[in-house]
Amino acid sequence: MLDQKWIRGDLDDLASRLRKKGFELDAAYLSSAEQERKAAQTQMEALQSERNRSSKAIGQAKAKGEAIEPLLAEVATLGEQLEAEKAKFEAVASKLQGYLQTIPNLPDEDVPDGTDEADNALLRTWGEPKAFQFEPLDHVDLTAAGGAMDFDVAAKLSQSRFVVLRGELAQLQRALIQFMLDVHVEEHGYEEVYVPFIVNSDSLFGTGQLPKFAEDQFRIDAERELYLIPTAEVPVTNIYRDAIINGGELPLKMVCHSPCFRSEAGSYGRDTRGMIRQHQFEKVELVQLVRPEDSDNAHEALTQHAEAILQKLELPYRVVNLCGGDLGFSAAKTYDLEVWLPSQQTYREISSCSNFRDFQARRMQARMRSGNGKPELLHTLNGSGVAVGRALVAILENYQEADGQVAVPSVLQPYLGGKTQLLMRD
RNA sequence: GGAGAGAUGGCUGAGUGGUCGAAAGCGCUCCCCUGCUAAGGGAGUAUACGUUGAUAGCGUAUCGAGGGUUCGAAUCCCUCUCUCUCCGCCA
Repeated sequence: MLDQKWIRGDLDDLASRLRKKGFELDAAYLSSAEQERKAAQTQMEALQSERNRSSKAIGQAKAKGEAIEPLLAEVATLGEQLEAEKAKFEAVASKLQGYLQTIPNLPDEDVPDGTDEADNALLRTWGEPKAFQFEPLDHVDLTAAGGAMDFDVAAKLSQSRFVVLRGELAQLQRALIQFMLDVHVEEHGYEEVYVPFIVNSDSLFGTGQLPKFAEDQFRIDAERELYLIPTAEVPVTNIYRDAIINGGELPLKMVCHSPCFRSEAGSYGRDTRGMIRQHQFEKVELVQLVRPEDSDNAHEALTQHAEAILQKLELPYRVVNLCGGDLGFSAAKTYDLEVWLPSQQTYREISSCSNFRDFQARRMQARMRSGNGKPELLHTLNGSGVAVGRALVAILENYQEADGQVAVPSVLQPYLGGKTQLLMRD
C-alpha cells in the first residue's frame, strides 16, 4: 500500500508515475473520496467529543450526588446522531480504503518504460549457450522413454499441470533443493526457516496477493479463509507482520524451501507442455528485511545470490530489469534471471528478485526502531534462489548428451552419491 | 474429540461500569548525587488518524477480534480467534 500522505499530495505526479506501470489512477475519484472522508471523520469525532464530555459530566454529578436527569435529557438524541455519522464515515472510509488497496506500488526511477517483456532492459549475460552436435530434445521428450517424468499419471491423480517424478529425477530435484539451501546458508549468510504452507488471508494481504489476485490462489477452506501458499515469500515475510524489530537486528536474511501452489488462472494456453508452468512446484526463496537506506544494495546482493546458483550449476543465463508494464503489483523494481533453454532457443524466467521498498511493510505493519526514534517501516525484498522445477528442466536440457544420458553438474554430484550421469532411458 | 483457565503498554502484572491511555515493578532514555565497590534520588518513556507551520498543543480511536447493553465499557452480555492445563486420539 502507498503512504496515505501521497493522496493528499500531488495527484498528477502520482498518476504519471503509476502510468509507467500501466495503472490508470482515478485522481478525481480519489480526491473527492478523500474530501468526503475528511468531512465525515471530522463530524463524527466532534460528536464523539461531545458525548465524552457529557458522559464525564454525568459521572461527576453522580459522584457529588447531584441530579443527573437534566444532563441525560441533554444527550438524549446524541446517540442517534453519532450512529448516523459513524455509519457515514465507515462507508466512505472503507470505500476509499478498498480503492487504495488496489493501487500498485510505485516503480523506481530506473525502471524502463514499456508494456511487456519485450521492453525489459538486458543488464548482463552470463555463460555461452552450448552448441549441440545433435538436435537437443526438450525435457519432455528427453524423459519420455524412461517414464521418470509422468504427466499422464499426475493428471489421473489430480488434474493437468501436475507432474510425477520418479527415480533419479525425483532425487535430482531433492539434490537441487539441498544444494541451493546449503549455498545460501553457508556462503550467503541466510537463516534457513521452515514455515506453514497454508496461510490465512491476513498473510496474503500483507505481501499483496490479496485482495486483487484472489483468483490466482488455491483457497482450501472458504469458511476459515485459508489458502495454499503461492510462494514461501508469503509466510516468511509475514513472520514479521505487526512486529517492531530492533534496528540493530537488521538486516534479516532468510531462506526457505517450499512447494508453491498457483491456480494459473488466465494462463490456460501458455506453457501447457512440460514442467514450465505447473499448479505445484518447488522453490527455494530468499527473503530480506532491511533498513530503508540499505534496500538498493540488498537488492543487488540478493540478485547476486540467486545468480551464484546458476553459475555454480554452469547454466547460461541473462539478467533483465523488468519494464514498468511487466512489474508485479507490489514491486518497485525487479530483476529477472532467465536461464537458457536449448529446446526453445530462448531464455526463460527462473528467478525474480524484487525490492518492495515499504509497500509490503506498510500493508503488514512491519517496522523497525532505531535508537529512541519512532518506529518506522522497514523495506522488504525477495527473490527465487531459484525455482527448482525450472532448474531441473534447465539441467536436463542443457546437460543432455547424444545417447540420451544427462551429465550431472559437478556441484550436484556430492548430493547424488557421486553420480556423474543420469540415464533417461533404458 | 471431552473438561477447565486465560488474552491488558517493550516485558511482568493490577484494575470488574464513570476524571483509566490505563497502578506498580522491570527495562529503556535524560538529569542529579556519591571516589569505594553490579548503590541512591528525580523526570520521562504506546500507536494510529485528524487539526496545525510544528515529532508543540488540542480532538478521536485502540486493553485478542467483531457485535450488543448503557449517557458512559479494559470492566456486563453474545459470537469468533488464539494460548495454556488435564484426559482421549495420533504422524
